[in-house]
Amino acid sequence: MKKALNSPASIDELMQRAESMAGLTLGQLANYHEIEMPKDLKRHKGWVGQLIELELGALAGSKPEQDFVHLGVELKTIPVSRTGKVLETTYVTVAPLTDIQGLTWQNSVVCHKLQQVLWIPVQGDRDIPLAHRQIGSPILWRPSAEESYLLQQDWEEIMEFISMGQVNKVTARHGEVLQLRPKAANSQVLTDSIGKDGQLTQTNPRGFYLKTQFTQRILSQLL
DNA sequence: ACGTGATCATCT
DNA sequence: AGATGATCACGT
Repeated sequence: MKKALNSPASIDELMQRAESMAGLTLGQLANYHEIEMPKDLKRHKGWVGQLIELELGALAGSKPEQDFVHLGVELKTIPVSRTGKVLETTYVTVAPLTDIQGLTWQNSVVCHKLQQVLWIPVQGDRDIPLAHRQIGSPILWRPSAEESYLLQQDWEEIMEFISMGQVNKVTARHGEVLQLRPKAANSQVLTDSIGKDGQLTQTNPRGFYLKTQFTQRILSQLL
C-alpha cells in the first residue's frame, strides 16, 4: 500500500474528505488510488483500514499514537451490515502487562486514543464482493461523561487483574464496553507479564477491544 | 517480538 | 446469530 503524501490540516478538512468518500465503493476508491484489491479479506484483514488511511492522509506507521496526532484524532474503520449493524469488535491498542505501577486511566493509551475518534462505517457483509462494499458517512465521536465512566471502570477492573498477576483469569466476558482479548500472530507468541508474587512470567499478548454493542450505540445515536 | 491495520473461525 | 479466542499481513 502506498503511503499517504498529504495529511489534512484541520478537523474540518478531514471531515470534508471523509464525507466525500461516503457512498463510494471500495472498488472505486481502490481504482482511484491504483491499489490492487484482494478477492476477500481472509489474508488481508487490514486492507480496508489501510485504504481508508491512504484516502484520508493518515500518517502511516505502527506507533501507539493517534492517526492524526496534530488533530488529536484516531481513525477507525468499522464493518457494518447492510442494515447498519456493527459486525465486529474494535481493536484499540495492546495492553501493557508489565511496568504498570502508577498507571492511571487518565494517562493510559486507551484513554488517549479514544479522546476523539473518526469512525468510518464500511459494509462488511461477507456476501458482498469487496469491490462492491459501500463506504458510509463518517462520524466524529468524543466519549460522553457516561461513556468515559464505563470505559474507565472496565479498564481499571482489567488492569487490576493484570497488576495482580491474574491476566490469565481475564476473559473477553469481563467488562461492559471494553474487553481484553488475545492480540498476536498466534496463540504461541509470548511476551512478559506479571506473574505470581509480582515476579515476571510470560503470556500471550493481549489487546483492548470495544464491544460491538458499545460501538453500535455510538454509531446509532449519531446517525 | 511489538504495535499497527483488523477479520476469521469456531463454539455456544 | 453473536461473541470469544485465534489469526493474518506489514513495518520496524
